[in-house]
Amino acid sequence: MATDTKTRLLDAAQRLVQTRGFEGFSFHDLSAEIGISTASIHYHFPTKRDLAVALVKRYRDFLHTAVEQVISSPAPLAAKLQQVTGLYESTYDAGRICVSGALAGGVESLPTEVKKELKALIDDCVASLLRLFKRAQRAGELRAGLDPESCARLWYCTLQGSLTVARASDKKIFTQSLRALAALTCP
Amino acid sequence: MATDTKTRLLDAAQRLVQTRGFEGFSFHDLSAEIGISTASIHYHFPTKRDLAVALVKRYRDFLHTAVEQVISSPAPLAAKLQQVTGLYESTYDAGRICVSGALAGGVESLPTEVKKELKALIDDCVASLLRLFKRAQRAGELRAGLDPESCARLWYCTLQGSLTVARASDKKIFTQSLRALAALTCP
DNA sequence: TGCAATCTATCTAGTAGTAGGTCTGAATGA
DNA sequence: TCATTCAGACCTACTACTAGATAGATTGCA
Repeated sequence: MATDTKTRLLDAAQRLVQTRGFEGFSFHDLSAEIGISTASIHYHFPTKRDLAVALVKRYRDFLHTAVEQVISSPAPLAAKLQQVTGLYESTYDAGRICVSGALAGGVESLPTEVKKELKALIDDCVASLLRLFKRAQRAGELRAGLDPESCARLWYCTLQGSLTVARASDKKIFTQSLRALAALTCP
Repeated sequence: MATDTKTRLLDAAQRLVQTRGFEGFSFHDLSAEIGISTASIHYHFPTKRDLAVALVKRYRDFLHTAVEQVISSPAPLAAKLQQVTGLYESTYDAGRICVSGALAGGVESLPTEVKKELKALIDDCVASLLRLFKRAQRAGELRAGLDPESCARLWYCTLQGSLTVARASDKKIFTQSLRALAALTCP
């Protein structure tokens, strides 16, 4: 077997969440995709909630690693912002939106544990961006008058929003928004 | 009867969409809230798709009117942007997110007609913002180097994104993001 | 080493409950 | 009188989830 079943389940579930949302996919969908019965899925993840929690945790690790790698490079701020944008653009090109955007769209119908993990995912990503902008400010790469905290939050929301909106409208809305924001962020 | 059943159904469905998403509510939920049987709902809206299409159309009218009213006033750009932001902030305070954000979170599981209406909603709102920024540019109220089109898209995505993210995290992420964007937009 | 015990990962077949939707007919009110 | 509005009973398909069993691999130990 190429990869273990648990991983393949998480991969498939993540793709489904990123295209249809939490309520938009069923164990039957997973069963059809992976090739094991719906009952067998419960062997690996007792409930759908457990599956979602594992999925968000894993996605948080993935995003954390990816963003940290970008911000730890010696590149100038503008280049780093373009790399982060590229991370989200590749999600668009894969026909998906960010896990946090997909789940936040119907936040009230999520199990409590999943909501908690979702908030942790958001806070973690914003924290990474905050470090990026703090360093940039010290290096004089941040436009005067901008504080790093607002900047981190603004960037996260815009990345999130433009990716989600673009999937429902067209890609131009993503690229144009992010290019404009980048121009406003750097002096 | 205070208002007719069709309107009450749309009101309830809209609230449910704005908190749980399209797949997150059922005819049973509506039945419980309105006080008529699920079968009777089908009298007013033959299918869930019809209900969703009507809901998005009505929301588009609502948003169009609200935004147009703001941008047609003689106030300076900064004040207008604050008013538009207030429109979204009141949605947050009602415990909801924007209909477009809620639907876009699971766009692949939407019926085709609903997807079409969703795109129309987005495009219409961006078009209104575009008129706002074009006028502002002519009046010299737009920061130099900013083009109205990018600006309209950026604002829509950020409003959308920060409202959705704030509902899953906390309100501060909304207020801070929008304040920062407003400061960057006006010279 | 041989063999029994146990574990892993899966199956078939089912549960109760809910989904959206249909049909028939009874009130209601202009 | 007659269209509007709704309810009751129903349907089929699907939901997450469970029970019980099985084939094969791994382990413990005499």
